[in-house]
Amino acid sequence: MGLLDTLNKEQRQAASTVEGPLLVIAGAGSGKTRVLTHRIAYLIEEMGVMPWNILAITFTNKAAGEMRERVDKLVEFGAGQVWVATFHSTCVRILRRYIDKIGYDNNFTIYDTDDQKTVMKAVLGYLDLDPKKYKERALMGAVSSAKDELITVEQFERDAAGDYNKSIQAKVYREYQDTLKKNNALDFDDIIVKTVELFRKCPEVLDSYQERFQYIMVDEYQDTNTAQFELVRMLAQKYRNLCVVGDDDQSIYKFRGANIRNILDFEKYFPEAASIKLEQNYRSTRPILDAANAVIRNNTGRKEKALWTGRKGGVNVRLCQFDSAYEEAEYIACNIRQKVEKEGAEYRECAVLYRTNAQARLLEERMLMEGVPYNVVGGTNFYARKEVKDILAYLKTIDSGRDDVAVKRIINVPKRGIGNATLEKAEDFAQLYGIGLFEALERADEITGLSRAVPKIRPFTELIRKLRGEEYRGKVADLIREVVERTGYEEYLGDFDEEGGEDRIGNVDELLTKAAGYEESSEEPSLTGFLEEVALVADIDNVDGDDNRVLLMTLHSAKGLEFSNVILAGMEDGLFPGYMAVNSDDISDLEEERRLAYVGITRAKDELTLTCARMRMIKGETQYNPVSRFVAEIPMELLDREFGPQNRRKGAWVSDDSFVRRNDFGKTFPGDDKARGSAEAWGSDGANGPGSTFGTVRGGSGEAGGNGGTGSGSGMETRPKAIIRPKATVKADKPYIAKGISSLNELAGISKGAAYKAPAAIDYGVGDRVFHVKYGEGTVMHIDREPRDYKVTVEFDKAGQKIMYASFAKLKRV
DNA sequence: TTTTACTTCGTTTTT
DNA sequence: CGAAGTAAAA
Repeated sequence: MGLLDTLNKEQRQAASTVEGPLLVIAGAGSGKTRVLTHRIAYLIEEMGVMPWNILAITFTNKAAGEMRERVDKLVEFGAGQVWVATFHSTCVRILRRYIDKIGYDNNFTIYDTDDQKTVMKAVLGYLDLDPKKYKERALMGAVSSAKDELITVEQFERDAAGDYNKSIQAKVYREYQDTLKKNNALDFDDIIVKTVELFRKCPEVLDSYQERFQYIMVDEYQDTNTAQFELVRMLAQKYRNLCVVGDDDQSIYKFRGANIRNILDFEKYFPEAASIKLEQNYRSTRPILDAANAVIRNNTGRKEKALWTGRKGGVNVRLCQFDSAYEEAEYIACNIRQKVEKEGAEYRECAVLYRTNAQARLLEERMLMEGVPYNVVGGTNFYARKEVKDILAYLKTIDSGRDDVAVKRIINVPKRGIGNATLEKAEDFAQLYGIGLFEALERADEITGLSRAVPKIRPFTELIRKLRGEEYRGKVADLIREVVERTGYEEYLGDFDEEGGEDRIGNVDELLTKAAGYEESSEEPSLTGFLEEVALVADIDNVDGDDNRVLLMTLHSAKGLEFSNVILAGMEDGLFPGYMAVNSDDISDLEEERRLAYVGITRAKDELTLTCARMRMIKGETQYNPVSRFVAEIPMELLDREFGPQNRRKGAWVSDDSFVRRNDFGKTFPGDDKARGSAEAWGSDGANGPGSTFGTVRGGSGEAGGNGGTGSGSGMETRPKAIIRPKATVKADKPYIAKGISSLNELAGISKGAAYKAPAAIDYGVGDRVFHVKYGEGTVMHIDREPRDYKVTVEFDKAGQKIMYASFAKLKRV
């Protein structure tokens, strides 16, 4: 059987064990996707399983896409019938069909974090809770984790009995959920939870899916939460052909409800389960792998495994410490450029990984200055940008009209002179009659005290009604164009664009492109379908390996990827591991950070560089943090300290005796004693200067910071409460970068955003007569060339002078 | 109703 | 340091 010939023994076993539950512990780079795809192929080609009886679940669309592609290549016929999708899109597809059985409309909308926040704010107002005392963020967290654990409102209320705080949360939970229901909306958690609810309430629906999905595979299983586990368990219950693949050492989504017990206890839930370990790594060199192993070894309660590689040679892990984060960024940018220019590396083979998104800014600035092409992954999701969300809110309103959050968002955007007073009256009316906000607005003339606002409201409701017309069905791009056009959205944005520098118009333009792309790729394009697709994409999904750029992203985003050259930036205690984890009294928080470090290290194929800075601005204050404890967990013989030439030239390099002076954490941090051995190798304490100060520098009085001498290493279990917010701030001495660069785009010229496209050609010039759909004929007065578009000034015969963007205006020469 | 100036507060991490 | 929210003014 040739199909599995290219696999090693364990992989082959995993791919061919198809009956019954199977747990595959797949170490980093051990070829798990290979196993999964071959397993699917094996099921179809060797076992005669029908492709549509196979379900493969991933976490990101990107992973799903890649898997689909690889299955396509592997399987001769029918690969397209295999259901490969993310948890969320799988559930949405099911719910679109059956959610009416549990009391929602099938054209429900999906709320993102931003919408959730809006709802939560409204809930706080409604329940008359002091927003100072009850942070919506915290409450959202409480609600979300309840859902992750499949705890219903009723259950939550029962559990809360007697606990004041909990019962407040229970009230909030109930109100929040009611609001969502009223808006016919689901949040991300609901998508899973409601599917489970559906299956529980409608056995016949569950049964039909059990029949459909006779062979189930779950990727990244270590990141599943309780709700997702339950979902999978129910689906697999009948045939029990469930294969889960994951790596407990790469479980990094606890904050999102991931339950590491799902993978650690899999054999408890499925006693008859077979279990296979994949330990051969095909990705990294020895030193990198050894470093990864050395770090992760310090975690407790993991499934013991040791990665090994057949690869020969390899260079040590590089470690560079800098005085400031600016120098760190400079080094990184120069280092990469040098690699490309002198060593023939490719930008696309390099990635800079960091703990927090905030770190991206500095790196980005430097990349621009050094002319290194890059892409930042993550941060604010494209679809979360204001202008994009505005347009989407219009689309949502056109699509369903039951989503009050969307209506509220756009009712006065662009400005229509409809303010709070008007809105409140309309809302009261809506509540009184039990109708949606939009319907209330349509009946504005019935609302007492609104007569004056009616003429302002009318154009809005008319517009929506018109765009709901049959002729726009499925024409998403046209709809967007119409919305932009008829609301004067481009002019509205134009005002912002003048000073801001953020290319908002460009973003709207890009949304238009995405809509057009959707219409093309979808079999039966619909507005609902587009909104759904858009709601469920992550930033990482759009990463395109084809463009030759350095990738900047968080460690979380990097999971599942690999690069020849990896730089882990900001290896500092307090940053990575983050201060939350450092100060937590729950060891598992620190262990999660360590897993993150493990993920980061194992992304590297050939070269790994760790960098850190002694001084760094965080939230407007300068912090002096020691080198990350994870660095100290890497044996010395695997590390090379290195300084780039730029460093030397600028006098930025650090003299040997102040270099990487570690404090003796080992002893003072409970539960972390294993780290100690190697930490001591870094030499004892006693250095001078800020670099050796533990934690944050505190200006002024040294009450808690008085522990400065820190690592005396004596047996005292005095863990300094150091890494907490200092009150006073030490100003950084002059930043490297003149603050004069008004926007990154300006500097970028070419390198911002993936899709830099030249503006489409226009066939008219200054002085020409042109025709516009809405304004009629006019004369072109002026044309400004902008990076993404032409800005055209037209003197219309009837409508007067207008400034518009060529791509939207669709002017025709007459 | 809209704009502006001032205060407060925070970030891990994201489907 | 910024974003975001609030109070006050226009």
